[in-house]
Amino acid sequence: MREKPNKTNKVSLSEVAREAGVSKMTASRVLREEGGYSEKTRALVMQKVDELGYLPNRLATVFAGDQSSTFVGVSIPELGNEVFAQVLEGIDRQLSTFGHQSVLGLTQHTLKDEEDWIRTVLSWQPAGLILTGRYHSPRAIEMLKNAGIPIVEIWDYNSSPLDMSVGINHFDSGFDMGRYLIECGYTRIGYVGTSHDAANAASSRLDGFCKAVEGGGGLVQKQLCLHDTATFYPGFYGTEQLLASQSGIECIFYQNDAMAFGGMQYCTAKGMQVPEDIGIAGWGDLPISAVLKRRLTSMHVSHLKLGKIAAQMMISRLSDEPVEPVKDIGFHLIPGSTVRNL
Amino acid sequence: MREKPNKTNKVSLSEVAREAGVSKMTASRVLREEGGYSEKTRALVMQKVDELGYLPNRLATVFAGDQSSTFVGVSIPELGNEVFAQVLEGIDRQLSTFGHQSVLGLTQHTLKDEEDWIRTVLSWQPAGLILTGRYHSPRAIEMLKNAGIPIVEIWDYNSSPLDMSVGINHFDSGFDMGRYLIECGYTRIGYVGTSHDAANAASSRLDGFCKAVEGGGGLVQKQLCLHDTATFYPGFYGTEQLLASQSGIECIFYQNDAMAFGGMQYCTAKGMQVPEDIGIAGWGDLPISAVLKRRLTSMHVSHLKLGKIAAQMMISRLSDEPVEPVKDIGFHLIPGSTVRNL
DNA sequence: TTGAAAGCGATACCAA
DNA sequence: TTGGTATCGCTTTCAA
Repeated sequence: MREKPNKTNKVSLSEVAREAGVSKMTASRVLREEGGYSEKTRALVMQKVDELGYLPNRLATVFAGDQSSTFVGVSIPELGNEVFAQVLEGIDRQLSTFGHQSVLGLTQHTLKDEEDWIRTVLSWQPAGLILTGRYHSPRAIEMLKNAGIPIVEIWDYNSSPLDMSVGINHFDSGFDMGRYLIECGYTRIGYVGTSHDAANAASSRLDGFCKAVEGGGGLVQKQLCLHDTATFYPGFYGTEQLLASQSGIECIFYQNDAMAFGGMQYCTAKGMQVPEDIGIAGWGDLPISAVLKRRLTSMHVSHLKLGKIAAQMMISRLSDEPVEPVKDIGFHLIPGSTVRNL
Repeated sequence: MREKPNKTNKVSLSEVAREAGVSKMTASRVLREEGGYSEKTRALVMQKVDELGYLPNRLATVFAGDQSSTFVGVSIPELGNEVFAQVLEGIDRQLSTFGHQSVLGLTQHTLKDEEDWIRTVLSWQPAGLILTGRYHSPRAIEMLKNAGIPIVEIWDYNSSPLDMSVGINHFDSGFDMGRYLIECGYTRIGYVGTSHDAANAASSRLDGFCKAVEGGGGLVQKQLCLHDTATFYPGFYGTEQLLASQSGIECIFYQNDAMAFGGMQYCTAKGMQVPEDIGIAGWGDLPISAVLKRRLTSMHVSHLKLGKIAAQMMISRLSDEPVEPVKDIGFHLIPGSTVRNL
């Protein structure tokens, strides 16, 4: 039975050095390919590394060297919403290409969860943080400012970010959708979404939407499904509630595509024709829309690209390259065929 | 300008202690709520913690205490596939409830990417690892065995896991689908999937499927879209290729629901009626299916639950609670209405 | 080209 | 109830 070399029972750098008959420092230099050692030494050290199956302890490296770590904290509201799953995929693919790792935080859209996660993740000395949304609790903001690491706020376009930001202008995207529906000849328009207890991207979209509709002589009737997630089923019963409480609704705009699909299902199940009897518009343009028989009227955003750009901003900043701190990646309207087009 | 207290420019425990006029140890005890200090001391230390905005450095804690970190490495093939996004959501929700963080690794279904990620993530001294799939490279297996930390392999039911495992028997799920289609009276059946260069869950499903179909007197015609992801569009053109190269196909089974939706779109675009002219079956039962007019014949798996159970196994093991090391969470067939039912 | 010693920020252990 | 000292694994710094 081999004697326990240390508490952790893992192979350490000193062990490798001892076996190779060199000092820790020499072994360390070889492993970092720093130069300043003979080829013979290098070969010897690497041989022992292989033999012993040595894996460096990056915790110690970061700790000792006052370098920042290679991991980046990434907060995302939820993954049940495909949109955010794609954003995360874009972020992680780009980060990992450059040797970084994502430490995930699912905030479930609450500032308190975000704050708690920020506190925890900061204690692990991350290289940087990527956060969804522009709103944070006061204590979170204080911690973020003190952390002294790069921060990218994504999703909402944000002209005065904590540090850097990439996203779209949600107000404008809602406005454009509102104007489009007005142009299509609708005036009595419904909105179905989830509760917006805090200011967030969806509520900005709704604000923009209302402004356009009301400015165009229309009326918006809102139906918020309190305390529910923005998925199919709330779209279904939110529509039921909306149509029960209001008559004469000609068209419904939903917080996102998933809710819109749920709503469309309710309408067709009740014998209404889309778009003849009622118009349906979503937001986000889920990939599946492209292969359904009737394309959903929606707003397209390149989620994967958004994630990649956010990660790239982080990487550039970490490499001290110049970075444009604020970026708007835009959106475009998908006319689809679920609203009638005059 | 305040003098730089240390290299990192962050507030350290010694600083808090100095300000409070106590020793590091006392401050440490207060912060860990270990007991063994007066209320007066506690209040004083906590006051300074607040004033200085002290955040502990968990790196140092792990390092000093020879505890493992609260990180759990989680490898997932991709997030573009909703199924895996849901699994990850289940994992992270459960882990974070118990104070753990997920360090993400997207392997894009390649063993090499998984191996590289394992090497990196192990260097962060994670508390444990959750890996998708039962197949790993030889070097990966060696590292995993040496790591001496809990490992949960998910997705494939695996009666002899490296450590623990939770998933379903993919062969059986394919078999059940094959038998069902035979029972529905189909004999000339197509399969559309992506390339299965390595053994994986999808190829197990196909094996089971073929066994059932051929055992039932049917024939399976395979169409693999090489080197593509299992999403809508490959489903679309894979179907085109299949139907062009073979006549008389009565029903098509797809690697997953996304491909099935793509295939169904191709069929209806070509004027075929589903299920009158051709049957369509998917796998995975995407949430959206439940709200489409015509429910897709598919196989249901509780992805979120799978993730939660995997995380719970990890947590139990980390708390030294007894754990059943292997778990089969099962599946059930959704008859749907995209295959004709005799 | 190589090595010895100090130190990163916390905790364990022992002493007071 | 409190504090001093050694220590974790590695890198930085300085000396040889």
